[in-house]
Amino acid sequence: MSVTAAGDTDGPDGSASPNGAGGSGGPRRRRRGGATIEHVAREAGVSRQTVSNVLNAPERVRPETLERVRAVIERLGYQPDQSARSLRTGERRTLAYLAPVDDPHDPNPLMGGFLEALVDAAGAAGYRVLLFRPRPGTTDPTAAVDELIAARQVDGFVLADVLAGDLRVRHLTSTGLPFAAFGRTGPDMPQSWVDIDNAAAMDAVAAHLAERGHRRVGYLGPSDDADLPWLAERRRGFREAAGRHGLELVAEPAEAGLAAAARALLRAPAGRVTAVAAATDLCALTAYEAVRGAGLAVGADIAVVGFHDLPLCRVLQPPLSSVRLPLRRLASELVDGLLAQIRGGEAPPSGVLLAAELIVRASSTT
Amino acid sequence: MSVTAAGDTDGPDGSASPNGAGGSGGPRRRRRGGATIEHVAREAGVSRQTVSNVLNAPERVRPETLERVRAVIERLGYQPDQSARSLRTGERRTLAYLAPVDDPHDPNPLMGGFLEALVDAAGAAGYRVLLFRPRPGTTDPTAAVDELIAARQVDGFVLADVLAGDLRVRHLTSTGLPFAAFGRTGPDMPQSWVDIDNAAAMDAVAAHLAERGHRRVGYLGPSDDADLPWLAERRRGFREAAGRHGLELVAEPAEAGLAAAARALLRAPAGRVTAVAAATDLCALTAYEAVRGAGLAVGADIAVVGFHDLPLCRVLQPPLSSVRLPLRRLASELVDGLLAQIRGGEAPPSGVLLAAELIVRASSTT
DNA sequence: CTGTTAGCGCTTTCAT
DNA sequence: ATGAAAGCGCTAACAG
Repeated sequence: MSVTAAGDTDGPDGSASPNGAGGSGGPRRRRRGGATIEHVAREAGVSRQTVSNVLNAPERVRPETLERVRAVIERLGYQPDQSARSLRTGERRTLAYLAPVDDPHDPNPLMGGFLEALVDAAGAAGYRVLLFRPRPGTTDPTAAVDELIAARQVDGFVLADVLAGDLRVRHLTSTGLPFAAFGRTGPDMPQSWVDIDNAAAMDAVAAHLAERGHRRVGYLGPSDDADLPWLAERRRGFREAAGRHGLELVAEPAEAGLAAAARALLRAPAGRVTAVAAATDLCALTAYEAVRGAGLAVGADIAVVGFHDLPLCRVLQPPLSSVRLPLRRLASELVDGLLAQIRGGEAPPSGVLLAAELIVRASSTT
Repeated sequence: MSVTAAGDTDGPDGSASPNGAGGSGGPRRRRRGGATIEHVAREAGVSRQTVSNVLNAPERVRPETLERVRAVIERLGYQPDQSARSLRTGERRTLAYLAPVDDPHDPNPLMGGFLEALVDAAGAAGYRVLLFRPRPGTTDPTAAVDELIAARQVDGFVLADVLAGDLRVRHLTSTGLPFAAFGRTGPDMPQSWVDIDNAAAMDAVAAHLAERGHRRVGYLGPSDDADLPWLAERRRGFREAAGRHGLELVAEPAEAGLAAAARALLRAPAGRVTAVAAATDLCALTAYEAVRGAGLAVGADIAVVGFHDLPLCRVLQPPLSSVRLPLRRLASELVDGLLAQIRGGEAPPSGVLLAAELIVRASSTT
C-alpha cells in the first residue's frame, strides 16, 4: 500500500500537489467571519487533524491538548462547515419533512405543533429538518423525493398524514432510503411508523361517557373517511368500545353533510343520544351548533367530546373535552426510528403505537 | 470527440484519473445510486466542466453538445451534489425559518399555512427551507442563530411573529446576515420586512359594518397586546376607522378576561353594541358565546367579524366573517426581499405592507 | 499521540 | 468552445 501511495505522493511535475503553484481556483465567496479548522489548528499550535480528532474522536487526544484546543474552538466560535463535512463523510445530518399535499387555506391544524416537536427532537440528536413539499400543481410527490435524493441533501425522510396506499411510502420503499412515517399504509408494506392509538383513545372516550352515566351515544365524523385511516379508526374504535362499555350506539344518519348528520343524531327515531363523540374538534364544534339549534345545552343535556385538543377547546362554552395527542413523544419516536435506520444500516422496520390522553372538561361533565 | 475522450476515459497509470490507484482517502459512504458529474462527462464524451457549463452557463456550450449532455443528464437522473457545490461556491441555496419560541400545545394556528406558502415560494426560486428553533429551555434565540451561521448552513433567515424589540432581529442585524421578517420591530431598526396592513383591514371591517347600518360597535381582543404589534394595530386601526365611518366605539370594558369583556360589551351602560370586531377568530368565538349567553343571536342581533379566516369560520353557525391573510403573497414577498439581499449583496432594506381580504359571511349579514 | 497526505464532487481561472 | 488544473474545508488512512 505504502508503495503505491508514495508513488503519487508528489509527482515531480506537481500534478498531485494540493498546494501547487498558481492558486487560481479560489472562489469569490466571502468567508463571513467563520473560522476554519486551519485557524484553530494554527492558533492552538497543532495540526488540522488534531483539531478534527478533538471533535470526532476526543479519546485519541491527550487531555491537556484537548483542553487547549477546545479553548481555542470556544474562543473562535468555530464550528465545522457542514458542507465540507458532508462532502467528506456522506452524512448530511439533515432530515426531510415531506409535507402532504395540502391547501394553505385549510392547513392541518396540527402541523404547526407537530413540526415544532419534530424540530426539537431532531435537534436533540444533532439533526436539522428540511421542509419539503411537492411542487405546486403536482400531485405526484415522486419527483420531489427524487430531487432531494439526487441532490443528496438529506439522510432520511419523515412523513406525516400517511394515507392508505400512500404514494410517498411506496416510492421511498422502492428507493431504499430510510424513512419514518406518522401513520401507516397497511400491513402489506413494511415500514418504520409511529401512530396514535386512535382505537384506544376512543375506548377512553367511551369509558368516560359510560362512567358519566350515558347510555345512548352517537359518533360524528366525515362519512367519507375511507382514505383517512385515522378517522376510520376512530369511527371503528368508538363503535367497538361502545359495545364493550354497554353503550348503545345510535346508527349514523346517512344525511348529507356533517351539520345535517349532527341534527339527525339529536332526533333519532329510537330516542336521541345524550352524548356525541366527534372525530375532530371541528366536528365537535358542529355538534355544539346542532345541540344549540335543538334548544339544548352542551354539557347539561348533551355531552360532547372532541379530538386534537386545539386551543379552541378552551375558548368554547362550555370548554370542550378532547383527546390530546402526545406530539413530543410522537416526534421523538419518529426520529429515533429514523436514526436507527440511518445509523444501523438495516434496522428492522417496526411500529410504535402511542396512547393519547383524554382531557376532560365541562362539555362532558356538567 | 471520441478521440479526446479516449485520452482520459481510462488512463492506465491513472495519475489524473479520479479512481486512480492508492485510493486511500475514500470514505465509507455508499453512493446510493447517485451519478456524479464524472459519470455524465464520460457517458457524453466530454470533460467534467463542460457538463458543469451545461448546468451553470449553457450559453457557452455549443448547442449540439448541450443537447447531447442534457440527454445524458436526464437519462442518468444526475443532479449536482449540493454539499460539493456549496463547499465550492459558498452558496447554500437554503433559507432558515427561525420559528418563534412557542408552546407546541398552543401553536400559532397560521404557522402551518404560512410555512407551506413559504416552502413553495422558496422552492420556486430554487431554495429549500430549513426549520429552526431555539433549543428547548432556552429563551434566548441568539445561540441558535450563531450555530447556524457558524456551520454555514443557510444563506439567510426568515422570521415570523416578530415582536417589538425582537431579540432575533437585533442579533441578526448585528451579524449582518440577510434576513426578512414577517412583522416589524419598529422604525428604529432598518430591516426587510413584510406585514399585513392590519389597520387597513380593520378599516374594511368598519366600512362593512357601517354599510350594514351599525352605529354602536365594540372591539374584542386581549387587553395586554402591547408586545404583540399586530394585535395592537388592529385595536388602534379599528378605533380610528370607526371614527372615520361614523361608528360609535363603545369603550372597552376593563374586565378581567376576554369572556367577561365580551359580556360587558353587550350590556354597556350607554346601550349595547350591535356589532363586534374581534382581534382573532378565537376571540370571535368568545364573542359568539357571550352573545348566546345573553340570549341573543349572532348575525340577527349582533354582528361579529373575526381575523385569520381559520377553517373554523366555516363550521360556526352562523359562518363567521373574517379577514383572510394573503399567505402566498406574503411568503413570496419575503423570499423576494431575502434573495435580493443575498444576491445583490447590499440591497437597501425595505418594507411591504399587504392588504388582507375581508371574507363576508352570515355572521355579519343576517 | 500527532502530523502528513489524499480526495469527497464541484466550479473556476487560465490556457488552448 | 473546450480542456487542464487547483482547491473549497473537512476527515480517513497511514506514517512517524
